[in-house]
Amino acid sequence: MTNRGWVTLPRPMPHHGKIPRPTAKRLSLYLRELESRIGQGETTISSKQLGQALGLTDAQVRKDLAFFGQFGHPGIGYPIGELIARLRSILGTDREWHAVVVGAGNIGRALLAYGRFQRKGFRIVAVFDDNPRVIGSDLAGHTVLAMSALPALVRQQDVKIGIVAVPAEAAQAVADQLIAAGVPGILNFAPKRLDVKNAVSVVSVDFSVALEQLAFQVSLGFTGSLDEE
Amino acid sequence: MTNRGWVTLPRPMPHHGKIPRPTAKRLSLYLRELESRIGQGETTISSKQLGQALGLTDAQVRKDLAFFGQFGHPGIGYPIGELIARLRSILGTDREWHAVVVGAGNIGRALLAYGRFQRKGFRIVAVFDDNPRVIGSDLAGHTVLAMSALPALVRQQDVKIGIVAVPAEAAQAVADQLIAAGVPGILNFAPKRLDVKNAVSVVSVDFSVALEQLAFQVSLGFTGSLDEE
DNA sequence: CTTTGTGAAATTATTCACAGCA
DNA sequence: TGCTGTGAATAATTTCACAAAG
Repeated sequence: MTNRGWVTLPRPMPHHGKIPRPTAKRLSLYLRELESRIGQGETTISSKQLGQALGLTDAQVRKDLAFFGQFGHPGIGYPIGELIARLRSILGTDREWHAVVVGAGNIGRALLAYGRFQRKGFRIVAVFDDNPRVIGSDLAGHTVLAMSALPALVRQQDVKIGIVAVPAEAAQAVADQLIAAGVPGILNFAPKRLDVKNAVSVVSVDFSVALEQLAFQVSLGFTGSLDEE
Repeated sequence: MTNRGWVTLPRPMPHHGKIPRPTAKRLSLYLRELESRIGQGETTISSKQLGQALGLTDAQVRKDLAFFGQFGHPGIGYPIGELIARLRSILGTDREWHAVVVGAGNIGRALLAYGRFQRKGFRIVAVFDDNPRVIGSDLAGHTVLAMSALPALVRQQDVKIGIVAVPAEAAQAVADQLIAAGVPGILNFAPKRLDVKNAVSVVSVDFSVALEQLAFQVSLGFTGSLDEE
């Protein structure tokens, strides 16, 4: 059974053992909004302001932030800079993560061109494919490598993230190879659930699912946003 | 306040007024698994099998499916074909949806090349951009149009989905133009919450958020999947 | 014996509401 | 006054567990 509901924080985090899953998902959203505001020169923010920007209640914001320390100031709000530093440290984006892309097709190509990865601390260090016609070709500055080169590269470059950008039929096999090579995190773009036997972390991004959710809402005439929860 | 928690089904759906939001999100996953199985020649499936494939309990699957009719057979399971037809009808993917892409950059390009959209019943009928240097150029068979042409095209082609594939700074303005043009659904790829004043439906896909979730889990040593709920 | 459909119970998440600080 | 932090209350969701059906 997949671990659900709670996420355990490592020891060095002061007296905050567990974070509910929905909270964990909102952390990125808080960070995004805070980064945008500090860029505008703002230095503090209240739970109400932050909630408003994200479509959440102020109480929700406070509860979420309370999970990892209390450094809001009554009557003032939260110091944006500190909050950003803390969120980055919790989310792990204060470190640099080496990633590999498997699959030199459309999605792989788009990911390599997508500058935002670098800015968030993720560095794509290699691209793999198992199609002999693609291996050796150049993709946005990377020579496409054969899958057989994966384990050595993962070891040498300390790769932590494997991005699965292959068709659904090949996705499970690729995931198995990534796991075998020792990659602890998988970002899955294939429209297929990956069975990772609880050995690694997986997050999936599926356009078709997103599109279906949207079609569903539109056909119901439902209005509002289904993305911030 | 954004509508949350319930989604109201239209009249012709027999005695099933409301579906909880988490259920609505799982519908796409059920459909995907069922389509894969019918392709293998299977004709029925039990809640236990379906749950196992998706990392859910059998009770959860049964509760979800019970929301839109009861056509499982005790001792047998659910007829896959019927279930697929019903899910497609509920999700709206038994119709064809016309979509436009706004933003002729990397993401826009990748979406046009991504064949899966067509297969799911979504047809991209036009691509827009506001950069004069891009307008008029060809993108995967589409001549990139100026934003000023949006309202007329939306009307003529009965466009139901607008795909926002522009940088965060431009996203809100693009959303406003789509809403003004009468597009009822927005798929947002910009890393920014869109304020749509409850006028339309929005679903967001954010790579950075996904990556941060993954980094978070990996740094916690959390294993398992955070995508099927 | 298997599997559905579903109330009832348990769990999880959100909102309320207010004491206390700036 | 404005705002945080947090128990208590409420609401939403999942799981249990079992009667009824194939």
